[in-house]
Amino acid sequence: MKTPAELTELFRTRGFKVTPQRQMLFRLLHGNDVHPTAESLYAAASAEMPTISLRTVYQTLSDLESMGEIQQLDMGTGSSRFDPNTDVHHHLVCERCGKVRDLYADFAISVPRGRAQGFTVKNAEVVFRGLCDTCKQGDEHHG
Amino acid sequence: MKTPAELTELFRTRGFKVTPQRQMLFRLLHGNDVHPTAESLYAAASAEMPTISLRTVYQTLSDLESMGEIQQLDMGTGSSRFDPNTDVHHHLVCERCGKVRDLYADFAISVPRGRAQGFTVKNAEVVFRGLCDTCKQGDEHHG
DNA sequence: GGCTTATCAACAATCGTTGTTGATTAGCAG
DNA sequence: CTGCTAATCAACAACGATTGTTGATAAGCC
Ligand SMILES: [Mn+2]
Ligand SMILES: [Mn+2]
Ligand SMILES: [Zn+2]
Ligand SMILES: [Zn+2]
Repeated sequence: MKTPAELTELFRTRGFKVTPQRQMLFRLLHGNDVHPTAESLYAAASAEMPTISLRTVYQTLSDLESMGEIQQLDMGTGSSRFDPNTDVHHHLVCERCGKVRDLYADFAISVPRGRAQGFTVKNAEVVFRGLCDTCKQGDEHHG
Repeated sequence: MKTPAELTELFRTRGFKVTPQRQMLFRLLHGNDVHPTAESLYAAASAEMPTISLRTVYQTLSDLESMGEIQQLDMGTGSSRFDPNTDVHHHLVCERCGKVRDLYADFAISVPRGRAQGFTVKNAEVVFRGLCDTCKQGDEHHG
């Protein structure tokens, strides 16, 4: 993801105004690797700016996504996750608590010849599902 | 997935009654590889049994899932897909129309040593995203 | 046959998300 | 600095998918 300064430039270039709300979200997202939900970003933003609205958070995330600066992930954990990392990478997902962690690896996966069934494939993502350390420990007690 | 006859047996064994609604869903799901939504199954079921309710479809799908006879997939296409195929396999997903197709291949993917970040991984799914043939053709006209 | 479960219609409610409106604020080009 | 315009706000409504509820009716199965 671009730095807050770069995003500021980009927004100005595109005719979007650079408001304190947007700048805060630029900061909250930069280097953020926990794949936050809109709600969790709203909570973090509210701590610094109590009057910010959830609607504005959603709106800014949508703007960033359509500019290709973040990606929206649906891991089946109830709500969308927002990922400022737009590079090719994969994910570990906890089936219990919904935690999502990055996994960088080049698995060199591609659809075997003749098996694409007419699809033009753009990318391949691997999702590893299981339990995170925290949830695993909870399990051992109730084994 | 088990055959309708096997599911009938399983349901009886577990004390679930074998109703015409449930039997119809067993049939509609058996060998079904289009990853139907609850709504589409409801539509198909309604054609044969106009009085069946959407509620009953959801309920039976939920029962089958907790018995491990089908799996529920969330591909980020708005609604859940139900997959009677519980073997390890992967998917091609059309970003435009939401079509989901099976892909059988052994990619032999695993989390590289020391990178699991505390996760105990149970399985790995690969999702290939792109455009299906139908949606691809629509694109070419609007270059 | 009778107990128990399933199903039904008909709703209400949930959750995450998007739309709307009208008033207020404020970014930024000139 | 000023004015145009976009952004934000609060306060809702609405959405779509899914689940819950209720009370009545039907039907599976021992
Ligand atoms: Mn990521
Ligand atoms: Mn499948
Ligand atoms: Zn966890
Ligand atoms: Zn398509």
